Amino acid sequence: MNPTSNFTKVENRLRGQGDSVLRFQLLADTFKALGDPTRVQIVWALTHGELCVTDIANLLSVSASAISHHLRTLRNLRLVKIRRDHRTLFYSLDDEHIEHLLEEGMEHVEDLIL
Amino acid sequence: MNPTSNFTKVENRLRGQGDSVLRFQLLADTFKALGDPTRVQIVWALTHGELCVTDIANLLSVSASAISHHLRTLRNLRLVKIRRDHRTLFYSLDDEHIEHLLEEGMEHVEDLIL
DNA sequence: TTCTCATTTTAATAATTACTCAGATGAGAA
DNA sequence: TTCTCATCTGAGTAATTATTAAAATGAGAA
Repeated sequence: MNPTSNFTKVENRLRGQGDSVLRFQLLADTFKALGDPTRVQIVWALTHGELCVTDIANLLSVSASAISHHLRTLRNLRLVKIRRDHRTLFYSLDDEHIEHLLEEGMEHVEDLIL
Repeated sequence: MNPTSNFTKVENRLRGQGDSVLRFQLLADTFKALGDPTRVQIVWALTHGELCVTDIANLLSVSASAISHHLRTLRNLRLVKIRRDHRTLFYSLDDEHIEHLLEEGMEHVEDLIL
């Protein structure tokens, strides 16, 4: 092989990262969790405040079971967290990075549409 | 149904969006494109500058064919663009939002690991 | 022309995934 | 206790997807 100009630069930074494999895997998992129309709408809805499962289901016209499944994958990656109030569970975004991710992604999409 | 506090707030904003379905679909597609360990590493490598297919393949120890497939999905969503130089194609990030997405995502991952 | 190289394409297979349905929790009200 | 309500779980299926291998471009060198 005959590497082009940027090859060694990137190669060195790849070696520099210690447990980069784990980080890239988690990063991909995070993006994959947002890579579904229903889930990204769940997250978008939660940027306006906490919501319970049935409300999300009614908002998006999806069964509560499906929403529950999606919330589990979101929770596994700590994108959302839970607060319990009597019988109902209120879901909300886990940290501020999630909202920023949506905003940045939306800006890219707006560029796509124009 | 008996909606909880934030329900109507989100419901009204959902109606407000005109072609929100298309936007959410494109947003999910964008995240899904980044939701693969190989692809997210390709994008990460490209934050350091343009690279050709064989260099990316050698960097990530993945076949050139697989890299080509991944680059196609990234290109379909305009996450990367192409520059041709003689026989080789140089890929680079299409706009600045892509790099910001990676950075924001990485910050979330760092919080996960700690 | 022929040969080589970089990249793409197509087809096939294996793995993953979203959704639905039915049943199971689990907490509070009657 | 029984009943209802909110949510979760598990299995099953259909659809999507990542990867590989092999063949096909397509441009430049000999």
